[in-house]
Amino acid sequence: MLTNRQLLILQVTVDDFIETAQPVGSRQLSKKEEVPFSPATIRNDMADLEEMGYLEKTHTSSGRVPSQKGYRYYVDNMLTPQRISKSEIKQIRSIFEERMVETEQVIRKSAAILSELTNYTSIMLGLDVRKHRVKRFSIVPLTDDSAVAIIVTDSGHVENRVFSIPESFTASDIERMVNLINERLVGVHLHELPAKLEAVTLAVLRQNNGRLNDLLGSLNKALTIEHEDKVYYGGKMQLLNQPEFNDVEKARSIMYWMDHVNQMPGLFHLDQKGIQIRIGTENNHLAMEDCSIITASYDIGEEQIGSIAIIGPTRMDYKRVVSLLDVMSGDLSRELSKILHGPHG
Amino acid sequence: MLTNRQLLILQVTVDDFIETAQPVGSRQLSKKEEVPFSPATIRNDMADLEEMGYLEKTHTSSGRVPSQKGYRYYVDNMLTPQRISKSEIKQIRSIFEERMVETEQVIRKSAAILSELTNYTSIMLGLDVRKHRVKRFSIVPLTDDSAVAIIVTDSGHVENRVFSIPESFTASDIERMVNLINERLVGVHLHELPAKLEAVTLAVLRQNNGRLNDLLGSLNKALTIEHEDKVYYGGKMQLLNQPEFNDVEKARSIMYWMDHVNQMPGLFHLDQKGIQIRIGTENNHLAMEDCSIITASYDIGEEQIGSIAIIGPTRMDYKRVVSLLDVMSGDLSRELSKILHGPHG
DNA sequence: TATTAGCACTCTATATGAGCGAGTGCTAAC
DNA sequence: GTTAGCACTCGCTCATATAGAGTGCTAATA
Repeated sequence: MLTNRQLLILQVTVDDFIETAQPVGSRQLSKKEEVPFSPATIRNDMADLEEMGYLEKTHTSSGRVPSQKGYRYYVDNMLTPQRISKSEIKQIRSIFEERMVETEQVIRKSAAILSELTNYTSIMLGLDVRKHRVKRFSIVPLTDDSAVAIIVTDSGHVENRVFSIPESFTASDIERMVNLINERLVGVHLHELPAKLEAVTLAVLRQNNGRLNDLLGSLNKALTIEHEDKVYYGGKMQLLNQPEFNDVEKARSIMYWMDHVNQMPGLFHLDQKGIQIRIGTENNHLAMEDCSIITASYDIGEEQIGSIAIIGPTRMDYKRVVSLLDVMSGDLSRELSKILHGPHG
Repeated sequence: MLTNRQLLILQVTVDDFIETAQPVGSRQLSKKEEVPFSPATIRNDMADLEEMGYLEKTHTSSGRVPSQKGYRYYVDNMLTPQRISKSEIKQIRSIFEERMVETEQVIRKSAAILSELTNYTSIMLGLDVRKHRVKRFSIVPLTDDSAVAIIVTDSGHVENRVFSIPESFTASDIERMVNLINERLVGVHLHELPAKLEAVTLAVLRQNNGRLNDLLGSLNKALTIEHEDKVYYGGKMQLLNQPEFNDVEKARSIMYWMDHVNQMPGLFHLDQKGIQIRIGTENNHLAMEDCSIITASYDIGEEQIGSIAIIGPTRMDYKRVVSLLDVMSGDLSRELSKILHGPHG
């Protein structure tokens, strides 16, 4: 559909705008050596590109700016991966040099470095807690009628909840229950725990029947772990450095968005592998309509999938970010697997 | 030093500016019925007040604005407590109606309501974890050479850290150690734990001597709990609604401050009781020079002190905020004590 | 003597218009 | 098919004019 020259002009226009944040005009383009055409020729092609929806004008006599469709086309067809310099790769690898034992630590540091290398805001989604498996369960009584339930998962993560205990239960009842769980429910996914808990305990603790339901109810309620992803940011304020957000209204709505993403359902599609790019309104959120989010998934072992993302203006440096995320997600998969499955596994 | 009329004018000026955010002029003031003087008279007094440093002009022919010294005087001498309406008190009490068992929950909800009632940003400092006491200690092995240490405190809080175990230690070594701690170190403050740990275990686990130091070292490092206060916000973005922050630079530095307060040492003086007001530069931080922070302490039992605070523009409604914080801190002291010491204690 | 009216002055905010520059679209020439 | 040329449009900047709010000072007033 597009002529070669139009392709060239679209690409150079997007590249230039990404770099300068200024609408790009025909004269300016014709000065570049990659574009050996006169301004008039360029104008004609730009007019065509505008008609087809790839470019836009901010006002009648301004230069052109890529439209969302333009970015989409650029991203889908013109993304030549950029080489990441050795020093940058070294910087990424440095995350894993000091032996760290906690995934959270690794994730935090990754977020920081990613943001430093891109000058955009980075987001790391913590692993979905519900996919972890029970390794050890225990209950510690607090007062006469309340206790805290503690679950250690295979990944070393610890979840804890306070719940209330009906009066008729004694310490030894509780102990029996804990033993039961440790015998039978190790290896169960956290999100399955409440259901299984009921099945297992009902069969055995029958004698306390009347009150058992109360206990189970209260415990299940406490143990029901919402799908509340933990979100780590790196360079949260970086976005505000971009000229497109020099406006308090926009700044606020973005900040607000960031503080509340984890409460918004389905903003990240964790189930998709590889690198995804969502541009402007593709993010399905008003606050994000001037932003693009590039997400890369990494996996740990076989099933657990985590995500890292960079959020920047639609005018972000896609080439570079995609390449960086690629390196980073590979390294993360490798290193987190090591941590979780031990140096020998 | 100040004549009665000057006092009146200062007060009315501050009140008016708090309300309107506009510099207040003499003519405007003379229209109010509390001020039965002509503009000329008011001008004279205002000029005096300016000379003494209580008022400022934004430019030569503008109205006056309270200076930091002016606010300070106002706050120290003119703060008549405001009556809190019954419906508002009811709203505050609603926090404690549904029986909540976790202090964190209570604190979160308090933050939200406080911000809603004031239209400013609220900050709740979580209790200083280091002052909690050990209730139960346990260690769960993760891999061959790492394990997670879990401490439940008397308040129901759970701390956990991953640490590494030298190879020569067996499961039963670890078990002995855990038992030892649960026998001897229950009731110890969290911040004293590392020191005491060493004293207790050295005496008993002597046989494993060479490696014990490694284990203790790694465990102590993990258990050393920094003074890192947990900070909960309510209405984090409220501040950006204030006209004085309609500027991305300021907005950013405030957001940044909020995200990093807990890493800045000594910004809250937890040891002081009662209500404190810090105005502008009294906060000792550039980002806060247009803000005031009003802090109220509450206590739980006898020694633990927590803080709630409201952060708003220096032009904030001191009367109202002070009164609200007063009610809130009282209620919090009462209710949190109940939770922590149980319904019968 | 303390207060007030009056007046000249200052500064901001807002609107208006001119001039410049960058850019466009169209047409005619190459 | 490409380019040169030209008229036109729009935004930006700068200067100027004007209105309005407020001040400081002086002289009149109670």
